[in-house]
Amino acid sequence: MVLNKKVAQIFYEIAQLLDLIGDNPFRLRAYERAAMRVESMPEDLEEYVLQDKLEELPGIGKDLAEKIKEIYRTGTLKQYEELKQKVPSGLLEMMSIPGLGPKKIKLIYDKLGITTMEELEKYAREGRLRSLSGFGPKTEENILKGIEFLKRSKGRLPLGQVLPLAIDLRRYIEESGLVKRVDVVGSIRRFKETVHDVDILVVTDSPREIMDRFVRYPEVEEIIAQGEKKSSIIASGVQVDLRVFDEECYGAALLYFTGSKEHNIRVRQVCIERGLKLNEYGLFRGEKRVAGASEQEVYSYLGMQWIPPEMREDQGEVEIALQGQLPVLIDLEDIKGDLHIHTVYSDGTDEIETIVKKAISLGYKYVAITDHSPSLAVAKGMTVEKVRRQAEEIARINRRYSKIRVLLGMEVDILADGTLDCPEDVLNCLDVVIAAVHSRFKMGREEMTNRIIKAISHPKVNILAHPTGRLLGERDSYEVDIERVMRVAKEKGVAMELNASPRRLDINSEMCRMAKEMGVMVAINTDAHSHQQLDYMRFGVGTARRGWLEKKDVLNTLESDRLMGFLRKER
DNA sequence: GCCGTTTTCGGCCCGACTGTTTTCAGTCG
Repeated sequence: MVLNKKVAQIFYEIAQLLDLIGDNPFRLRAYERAAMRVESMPEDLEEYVLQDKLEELPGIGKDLAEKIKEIYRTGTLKQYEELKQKVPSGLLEMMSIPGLGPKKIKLIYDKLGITTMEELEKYAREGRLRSLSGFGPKTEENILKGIEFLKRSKGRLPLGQVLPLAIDLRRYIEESGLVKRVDVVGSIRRFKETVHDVDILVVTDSPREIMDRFVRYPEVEEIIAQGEKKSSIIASGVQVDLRVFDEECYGAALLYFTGSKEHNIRVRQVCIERGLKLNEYGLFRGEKRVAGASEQEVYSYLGMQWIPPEMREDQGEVEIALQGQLPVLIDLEDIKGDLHIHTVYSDGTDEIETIVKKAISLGYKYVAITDHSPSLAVAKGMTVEKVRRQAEEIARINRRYSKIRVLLGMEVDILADGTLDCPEDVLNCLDVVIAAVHSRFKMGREEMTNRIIKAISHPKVNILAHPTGRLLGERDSYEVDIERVMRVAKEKGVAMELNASPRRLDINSEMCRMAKEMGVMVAINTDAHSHQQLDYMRFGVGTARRGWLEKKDVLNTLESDRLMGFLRKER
């Protein structure tokens, strides 16, 4: 997996370097696409090198395959090193300043010899950039603002952090009473795990008034642009774009601004094959608009099924929609319970009964209480005595509440040697056993894979929790061969968790697809530490939908008795 | 640099906004 990251990083950088020296833009797109491909695939690129099948990957041809092999052999790429010699590294940094692109950066470098951010900032502040053609006082101001924004912003943010802002903005716009429709689109609608801006579309008869209201949103920090059709602000450190459209083209606009860019390009290719043109104002044959009021209308005119936003990543969904073979994705309503929840018995904040009441309100048929095993002292792990008390309390609750079945479980630590941090006799009285790595993250790939495989091979283990251990934007996954782990999981009747906490989303959507293809069950669990966090389920379901999962692929869509069968490993 | 039911060359998505310019280039999504 190290190779995937390395190749992606080098290819992304090459794309930027080529951009800076004004190379063929399509060549640079090819590098970007290849980088995106290897970055998002769950399989190890090394396998593709060893089996000499790199060219099977879409977007990777003869040349790029050779370059990947060179990176595999030597750890770097001659062409890349040479490019870096030619272009000062400070120019690459400048590429991330919003509003500043390759052409202007090249000019700044060629004419003024500026090579670092600091120099650039100094020149802009002193008004010394305006001597360049195409530069004026406003450009200098925007460069300064851009640098300022860069210093403040943290790049892509977890969806869970941005979604509340998006929801509040939608409410704020709706409350104006001026809009007929309002939708949050972009990567948020696609439920991408991290987002870097918020895109909102509206239908309105009073565009000027709605834009005025928009830029006066209480959290606004800066107004970047304000027009009748489009305005942009920075709010809570995030860029928010608002666009106004007419009703007759609203579907085309939704499609266009939901993206992804790659999906749009693919759909446009289909249009071209049919002699049609698609933009945000509709689907056109010549001058005539033939569709556009709804997404449904556009897709169906092209002979395709409507594609759920979460699938729109150009990962084969367009071809399948053309054949009418799209999977029926799992819905939040399909979820019948939550199998990973903490209470006051370890590091949770709520009593079991509070959790159970919340679960009932969500319409769940079952819920598993899974506090930490003893070795996780920081999380006040369970002792044998505490398990006994918990079992008694759960029995009492089960007698009191007939609508729901409360299961006794435990999140058992996988120790460094792959053994479970729980005595056998305790394991034997649990309904659900979740195994998880919480220590020694820096272990080598081979050792970590063996450690996890040993743990899930224990006959009592039902679910592998947060299988890669990543924390979005905080901590990388540990090194593990997830494909090998899944093969064993399949064989042993163990489910892979899709941890729905927005900090984790682990396994990710690509791994969900891998699990589905391998026939491994996925359990979507919230890992809630309070009753409110049971609502994290929607992040998990969104990620599962991005991984093309259907109801049948997800453990906690099963009815109670069939779930118990799985947990007892009845075949 | 990739790719092929307009195949081995010649395409590769397309429009809005800004700031500069005096008709458009650069940047963005």
